[in-house]
Amino acid sequence: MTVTLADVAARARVSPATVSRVLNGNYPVAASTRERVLRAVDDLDYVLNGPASALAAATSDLVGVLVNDIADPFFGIMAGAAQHAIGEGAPGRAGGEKLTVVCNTGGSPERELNYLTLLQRQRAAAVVLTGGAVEDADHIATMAVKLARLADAGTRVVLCGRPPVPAAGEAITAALTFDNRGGGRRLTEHLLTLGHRRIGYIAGPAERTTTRHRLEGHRTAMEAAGLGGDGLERLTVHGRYDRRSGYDATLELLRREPRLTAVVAANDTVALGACAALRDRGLRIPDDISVAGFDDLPFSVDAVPALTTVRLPLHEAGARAGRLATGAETPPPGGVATIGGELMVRASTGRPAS
Amino acid sequence: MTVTLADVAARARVSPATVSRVLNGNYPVAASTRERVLRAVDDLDYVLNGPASALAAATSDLVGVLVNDIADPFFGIMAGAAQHAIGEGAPGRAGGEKLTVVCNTGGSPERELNYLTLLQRQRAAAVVLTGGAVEDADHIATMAVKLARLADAGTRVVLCGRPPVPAAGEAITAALTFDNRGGGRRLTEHLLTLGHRRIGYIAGPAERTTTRHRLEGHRTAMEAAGLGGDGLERLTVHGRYDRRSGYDATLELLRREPRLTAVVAANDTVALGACAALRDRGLRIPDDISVAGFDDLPFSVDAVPALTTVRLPLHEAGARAGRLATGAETPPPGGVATIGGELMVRASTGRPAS
DNA sequence: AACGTCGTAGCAAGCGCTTTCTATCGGTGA
DNA sequence: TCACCGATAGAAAGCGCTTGCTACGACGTT
Repeated sequence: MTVTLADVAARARVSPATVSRVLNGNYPVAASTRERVLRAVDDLDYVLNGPASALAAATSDLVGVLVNDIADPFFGIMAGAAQHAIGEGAPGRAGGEKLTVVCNTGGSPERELNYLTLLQRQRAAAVVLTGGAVEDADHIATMAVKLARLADAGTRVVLCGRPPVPAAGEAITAALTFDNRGGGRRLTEHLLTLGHRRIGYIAGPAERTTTRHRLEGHRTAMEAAGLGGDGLERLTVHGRYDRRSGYDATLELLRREPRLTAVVAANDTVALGACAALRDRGLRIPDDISVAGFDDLPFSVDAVPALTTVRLPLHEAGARAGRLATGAETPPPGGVATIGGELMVRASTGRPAS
Repeated sequence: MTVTLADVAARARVSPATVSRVLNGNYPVAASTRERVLRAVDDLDYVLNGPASALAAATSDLVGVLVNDIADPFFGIMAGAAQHAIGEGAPGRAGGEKLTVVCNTGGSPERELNYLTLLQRQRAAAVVLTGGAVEDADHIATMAVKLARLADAGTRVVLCGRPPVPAAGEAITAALTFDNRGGGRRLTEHLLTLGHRRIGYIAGPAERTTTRHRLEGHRTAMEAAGLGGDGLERLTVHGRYDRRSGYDATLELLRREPRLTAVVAANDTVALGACAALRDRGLRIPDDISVAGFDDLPFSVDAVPALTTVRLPLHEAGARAGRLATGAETPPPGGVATIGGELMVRASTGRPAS
């Protein structure tokens, strides 16, 4: 029924071994023989059996990219860039590219582990973990073990936009982390410089590192300006990384402090929700209140008014992660590289009215 | 080094066959034996070898989802929903879920074929193709052959938001297509009803079915209103499905017809670009000019003014495609189902000024 | 009491490919 | 002219798992 290596070999009048070698191109084969084999492959529409090949060679061409939310461009951009870089990179054993697959964890630790197991099963060549991690001691420990096991089996592990996993240093090929603290700090400093004092903060899910780091940056700036203390807690609302959450949180902030002059959102999507809520309340941006986001997703420049935010080089980061995953790029010294964000001041922030 | 089935068998004092059967749960095994095996699996941290299993069983748990652009929420939403549905669905053979992988073709026919080959190699359980297809005779023929071959090998093929492949009817398990023509027509009818006559159209890449169908819908409406003829061609500009393209095309349309009162974009992202261009030209939306999009992506309701568009139930479609891919849902009669869009009239369209 | 019949477990033959080791053959330097 | 060598090709042993078939008690039947 299906064509096998042996069929090709028969047709080309050579042994299966030779066909395999032609296909993998890592052993001298006379040009004429190669030609004959290639023609047979073509004639028969032969397609290599991946599992068989992976089994025999004890490795595969699979590269897994784990994302928290595939519908979020933040991840889509990184994953796309990584996939592209991997495709371009060192071609896989079997004359073809690597098969990059994107796995959607939905932010759930269980699914994350689950996908890692599946990838481990497939003896993946590499795994790229993107986005913030969940800060649960148990989960971190489990992850460390899992990653170590993957590394043991020869799978390269790359983190992209994610802090290094403690106690798994050995296992990780490279970690690319975003300077969320610095970005958060600069964003708030910008607002402070404009003269804002009553600044609300809409944070993401409390248990994620990204959330915490951005928030820490914000608070560092606030405290440096003598605005620390209880107010900080009162003007912080946690939610998910989506529009709805930004909308609701903004209303809550307004309830807590009607005289708010600025809102900083955990990311651009949330900021958009915040804008919608403010608008529904009849507030003008930035005249009555300023809004800032984070990430600088493509749509942010198109928002009205254009969103002030922190640009993260998602594309570059993803591409680099991809190259690290294929081994096309050598890991940074120490295995960890921090990628900075750039403050993009646009129309959604201005001086406070008062 | 790595733990194998045999190791587990030895530890549980049973034969490898029994371990396999416990793991796959499709053969009677005494409770006590099962327990013993499971404990051994746990003790040894055994992880099934995917390739070996796939090789022996001649099937795998892989499901591939092909998308044109992973950074575009249009695809992200469908892919995410499909992945979710597949995860929930019938658990795979090996006691686990299926591994859903998202492959990014970037809209390139070659990469599309390439990924299909890779998936074929892996003996994927199913393949979901999302988004519009390229209308190139050669490519269509090649695809038909490829899909037929996949189907032959037992891979389920599901199309989601994509027209059926001619000459591959047999091969395709089910096709879910969007009513792009109808949506396009209703959108333009809405504009015509408001009194618009000089309507520009920003189309996507000419070679894609989605582009053509939406455009046909638009033209049908225009012609029905007695606005056919040359003008139609003159007021149509093709571009890519991205913001930049919408921006540029809008300027071009304005050049061709300065008295334009409405712009219909190929999708929401393009519409956003159009809005930006109009704004930069000092035109107010919808007072001076109306803008409409397509898809109703999450950010569209947040645009200012909120975008009038055609809502496509991307989430539902993706989920259904996922269920079809796992066999959890029976294909619609004839294998083809058309999914309608809903006109969402919002603030970006209004009566023309004149 | 002898004999089917379940319910379980093991045997062993692959699945299709890679790779080590060995065989072969046409040169080549002495 | 001959032993030797490099370049190729083949033989065969797995890689780790699944599964059809067989084996074997313990029961329930007649």
